[in-house]
Amino acid sequence: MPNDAQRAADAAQSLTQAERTAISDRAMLDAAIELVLKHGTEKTTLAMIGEKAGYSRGLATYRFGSKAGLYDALCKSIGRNWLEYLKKGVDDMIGIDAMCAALDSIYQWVSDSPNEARVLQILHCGSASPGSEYQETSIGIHRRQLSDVVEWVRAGQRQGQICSNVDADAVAAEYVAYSSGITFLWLLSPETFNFENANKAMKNYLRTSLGTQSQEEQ
Amino acid sequence: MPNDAQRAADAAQSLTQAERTAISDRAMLDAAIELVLKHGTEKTTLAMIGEKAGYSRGLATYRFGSKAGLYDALCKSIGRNWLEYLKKGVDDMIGIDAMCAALDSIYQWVSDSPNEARVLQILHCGSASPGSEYQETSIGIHRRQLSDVVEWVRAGQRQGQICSNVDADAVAAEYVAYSSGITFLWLLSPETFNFENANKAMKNYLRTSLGTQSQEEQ
DNA sequence: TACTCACTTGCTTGTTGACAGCAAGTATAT
DNA sequence: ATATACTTGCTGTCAACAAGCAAGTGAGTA
Repeated sequence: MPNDAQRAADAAQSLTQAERTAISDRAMLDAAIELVLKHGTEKTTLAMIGEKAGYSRGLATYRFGSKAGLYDALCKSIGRNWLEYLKKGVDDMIGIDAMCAALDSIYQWVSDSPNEARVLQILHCGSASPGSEYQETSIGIHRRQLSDVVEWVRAGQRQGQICSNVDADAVAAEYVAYSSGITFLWLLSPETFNFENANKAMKNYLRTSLGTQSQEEQ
Repeated sequence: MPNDAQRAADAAQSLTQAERTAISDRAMLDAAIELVLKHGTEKTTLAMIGEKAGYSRGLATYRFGSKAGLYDALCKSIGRNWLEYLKKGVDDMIGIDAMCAALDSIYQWVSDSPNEARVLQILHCGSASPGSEYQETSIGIHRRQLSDVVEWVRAGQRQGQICSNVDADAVAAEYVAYSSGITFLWLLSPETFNFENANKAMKNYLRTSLGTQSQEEQ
């Protein structure tokens, strides 16, 4: 019950309109995370979200317009957190170092914020369905990830760390596919898929196969 | 409108009960594929499926019990086709050859049967949501894929093609993650993610980094 | 073989409860 | 007083279920 904060603040009286919406917004997104984790996106209802957040059954619809609108907002919100987290982990690294650091960041994020990570993954999955109204949001996140990786590879090549024969676009696609895939599989069945171990294999690949000292490619 | 066959057969009179169910079953699964492709899993209704298949609005529920039951059946049906297709492509290969052949098979399947491939991917995505009633079906398919790959790697090691230092489980997880990921991303945005190119990078990796002639690992 | 009657199975139609989305209302801030 | 946050009443749609109809099946009788 995350209403405590809101109720306390209400009791302390007199919030600005902006504060009120910010608080109820946050409360509803938090409630949505918990509910989606527990029941999935389909069986979670807008009424449940509003009421769990400490408001009426109608507020979620009113605020986000529709169920898809709410999930879009949630996708953006968690997506922002994730990108920030990633940025901190990778910092100003480039090339193979950046790619390895990003893999570590994913694993850490998944360990640190399993709830957010799971829900983001669930939402990304949902966005794959035709007619999903937040598909563009999800594609945008992936597209950005892809272009980041392409840039890391190119920078690594300019610096001489990565072999110039390597096709940056292809390797970036491969890399993003791997990271999407391992996150998805971990979500689907954490017992079956060993995230950390797979990352080890991937990092090993990056270090042994992309470097300038290895034999020519393509 | 796939009812032609059924209607014709009806006119020709006198089908056994088993034939009738087989026909209506097939018709409904086919209808479901088309409808899921067009509207996604959520906006497709059981009534639409029954009617598109040439029957009443109630038949899909009656036959499959629930929406989840129908999607489970569909997942199993397409999953069987896919595994058969894969088996043909890989045949009795092992090691790196099997892994490369499987990547080609995925790409070919996705090109040959884009509808089935897309729908299977959509269903796998849906199964990631908590409380999904066909989650086990989806996990089973992935688990099987994983153990197949582990076996390919081990066989490759026994035969001396793959370096014995390689951690078969880790590489298999990495490989399955990649193939899940690239399929998912291709589904999400075929324009952004170049399936064939990424596969090229992956095959290059497998050949250059796993072999016995490359430097030691781990 | 030909007919019939009890029973099973495929399929349809009527209904219910739950939900998303909307519109009209109340309460709180400015 | 007026705009904005929020609630409540309502409607159409859908999944799920139950009751019924129709077509198939198989044993018993002649």
